[in-house]
Amino acid sequence: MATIYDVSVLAGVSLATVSRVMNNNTKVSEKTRQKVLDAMDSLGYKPNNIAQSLASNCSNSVGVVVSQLDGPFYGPMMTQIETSLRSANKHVIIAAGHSDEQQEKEGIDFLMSRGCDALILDVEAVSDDYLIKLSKGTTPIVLINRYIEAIKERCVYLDNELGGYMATDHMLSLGHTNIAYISGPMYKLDARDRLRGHQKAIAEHNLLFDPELWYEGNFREQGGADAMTHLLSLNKPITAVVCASDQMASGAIAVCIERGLKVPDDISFIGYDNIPFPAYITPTLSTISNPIDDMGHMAARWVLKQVYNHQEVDVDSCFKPELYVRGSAKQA
Amino acid sequence: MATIYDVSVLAGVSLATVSRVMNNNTKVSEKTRQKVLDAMDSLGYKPNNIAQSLASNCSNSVGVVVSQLDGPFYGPMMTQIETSLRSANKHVIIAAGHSDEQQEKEGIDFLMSRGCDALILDVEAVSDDYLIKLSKGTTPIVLINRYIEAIKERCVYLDNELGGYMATDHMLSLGHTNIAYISGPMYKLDARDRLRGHQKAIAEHNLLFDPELWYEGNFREQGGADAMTHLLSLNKPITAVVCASDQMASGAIAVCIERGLKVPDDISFIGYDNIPFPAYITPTLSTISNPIDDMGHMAARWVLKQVYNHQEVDVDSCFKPELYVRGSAKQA
DNA sequence: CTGTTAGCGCATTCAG
DNA sequence: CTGAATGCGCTAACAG
Repeated sequence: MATIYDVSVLAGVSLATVSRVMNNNTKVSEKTRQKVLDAMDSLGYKPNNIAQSLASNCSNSVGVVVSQLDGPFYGPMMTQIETSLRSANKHVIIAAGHSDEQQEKEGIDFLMSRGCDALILDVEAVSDDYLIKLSKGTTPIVLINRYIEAIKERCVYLDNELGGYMATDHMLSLGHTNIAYISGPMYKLDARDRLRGHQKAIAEHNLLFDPELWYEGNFREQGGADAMTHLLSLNKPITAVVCASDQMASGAIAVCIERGLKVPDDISFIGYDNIPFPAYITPTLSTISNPIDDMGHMAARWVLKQVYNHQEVDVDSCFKPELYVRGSAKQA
Repeated sequence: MATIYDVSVLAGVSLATVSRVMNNNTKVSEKTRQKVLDAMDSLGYKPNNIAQSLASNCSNSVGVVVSQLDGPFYGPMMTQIETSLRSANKHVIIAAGHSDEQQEKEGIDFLMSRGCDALILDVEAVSDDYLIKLSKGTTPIVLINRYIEAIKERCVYLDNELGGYMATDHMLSLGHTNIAYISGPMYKLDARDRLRGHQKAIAEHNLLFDPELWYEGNFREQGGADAMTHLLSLNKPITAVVCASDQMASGAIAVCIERGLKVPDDISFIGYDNIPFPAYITPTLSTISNPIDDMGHMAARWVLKQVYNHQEVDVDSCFKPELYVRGSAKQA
């Protein structure tokens, strides 16, 4: 691999001059600049990023910690982050936190020791206090999918309570009153927020929240199937089910169809997340959007603006869910 | 951030000694080792990876180029890669190639200039020759989902022709003879291989491959829907459809159901990939497995073994597809 | 505008 | 077993 030194010799200039044309932040005469450029390309010179990082104390890489890399969410989110950042010539280094406090912290340490210029975190197991403390360190952080009042200017999040409210409100407005709710695991903030929205909608319509009609799932298909099996065993007159994720809704619907129930004729469903797949099944799934990709994009923009001083980008961090009416819910 | 120098002063030893205990490849007396460890710990010392990389010419990071980060495949694959590598204390740096030659090459250059110790590539737009040349360079590469004879020891792949054969053979063995085929885009190798397998099965049963019953899709839901719409418009007595991806199968089934056709009573389907979602829809989708996650895992093991000299791991690179019989296909 | 000179934090000779 | 010295490839003052 050719080094900056080889280039300087071939071009007949000093080492510093070569560095200058690379970073073109200082004036270099057009003539010498061209000499250098020619030398670079006849040597096939590629700068060594590692050395640049060490010397400049800027690694041009940003670390991303997500709960998991698979599933319908993180892919689109990572796509946005990678695209935005790479077009600005920044690297993306990833680590999975697996919703485990220990692993999330390890991932963060890992990325910091790698000299990341900033961290984008979609973490759910570490505490607010830990993150607040972290935000006071030297490596800037931005949070996706989490709202912490004390550092709200670093949060990119979805109003999940509103989303939960909207889902249930949709069923209510269709005339349903016996509405079951399949929630995500309660240790997750977004699951709690969505449930709160559900309860709020119920209360606003002067109905009583029946804990028996609430089942704690796990956001996955199987959890939805288990939940539905349980709800059906109650022998209650349920006419609508609000699910805190599209995956759970799919699992739940599958159970109903297996038992000979017609969706939406016998029982209505609404999901949450608006992942691509359920838009293609029968019935098509009504849902609430969870623009996780847009949030990834926004987090990347935040980093570009706050860390790399790209003044031109705007950052807006609170996202509002939207209702997508499709075929899985009908008038009661 | 404390440096190795700070540690050496506190421990009352030389810089080199500290370095030695970190890398513990040279003998250090237990007493001094303990002094150093204590010093590290009271300073909260974390080695600077960047500096280590520059000095050792080993970045402990491996680059991964995938076509896309979203969709049902790359997530699970990335999960395996990240998990395997991180447990060996290696970093994963990602770049998306977007199935575009220019972008794939840029991604590769990008990762090489970052000093990656090895590259894991799931690329489809660059040529075999380019990859063969690349494999002769200084940065080791391993290919996922691609078989190139000249560098087969660097390939981790699925026998797609066999998979295509198995899918169609399943329909044939159920007695179907009017079988349509919805393929992936022909510029993709796996799409071509699967089609070849289909044709082989057809031929083996002394049937004729009817080009009219073959539609080139795009591997996505919408492509399957478009394909089915076209096939139905032919007014041919099709009783079974083999799809080169589960996503296309889902799109195609949706169209059938919309038109009042019963699956599998009126028409049978089989997909390819065995992605999680269609196992939860109605009817559950029969399919051929595409163990992309296992392949990711294997590629990571290859790197560990070949690049980082972990002798204990075994590498086996040719994966065989498996048939998953579920509810979308029945006797003709 | 350009060259000289120090480091960045660490691994690695080479002596001792 | 340990310390001193050198350099990885590059950036960033500082002079000129």
